[in-house]
Amino acid sequence: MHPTLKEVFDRLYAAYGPRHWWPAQSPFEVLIGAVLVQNTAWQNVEKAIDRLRGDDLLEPHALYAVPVEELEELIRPVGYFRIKARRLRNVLEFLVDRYDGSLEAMFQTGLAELREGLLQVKGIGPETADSILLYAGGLPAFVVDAYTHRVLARHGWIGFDADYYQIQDYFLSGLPQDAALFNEYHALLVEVGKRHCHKHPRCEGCPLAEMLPPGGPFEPD
DNA sequence: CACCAGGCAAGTA
DNA sequence: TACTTGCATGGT
Repeated sequence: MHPTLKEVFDRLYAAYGPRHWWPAQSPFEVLIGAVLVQNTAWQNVEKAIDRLRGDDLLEPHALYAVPVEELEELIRPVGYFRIKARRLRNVLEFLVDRYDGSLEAMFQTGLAELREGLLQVKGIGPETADSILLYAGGLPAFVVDAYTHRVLARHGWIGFDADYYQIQDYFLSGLPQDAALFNEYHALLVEVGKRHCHKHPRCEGCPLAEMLPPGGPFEPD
């Protein structure tokens, strides 16, 4: 019998406590960090954001005024810097043209409608959109990432072949629609995934170890 | 040295 | 629709 999602949350929260995500100083930093961190270590993103901060570019109109070639060089440490510079400009265009650069105005749009708009921006997929909605906007969008997939599949709670929306629905149908809960839950899944899923293939010392199925963790294909 | 990290879009069949 | 490939730096 699977544990409930609340039982999993309580176990993780007891082990790790509040994670204080997202690591950023403003909603705008969350927005650009969400693009820069795609398939990239956060450590690299910090270098890029520090460089933008040094040039006072952590503001929508200022950053949108930077030519794409200059933006590429500023964000080079994140990797994929050419495509990500263009993705940043795409989302800045969306923000400036439709909301005059105001995140507050952007988040006046309801969750579902804003999510649809964000997904029209080239370079914003489901995870990036939900990260922006939840961690920049405080809206109840559950963020699914590689850690989420790995932790759930290893316990057999979902299949390894489950897609983004199957995993997201697993949470949305089993939890109250509470942004603070979604915020903490995702951050806790990242923490347990980082600490255990790679370093300890048999889940030694993991706070979720006793929630494993008989025979131990499932393995990918 | 190889391998991976808080994805996404474009190309192919 | 369902795979596959390109994108790229920095840490282990």
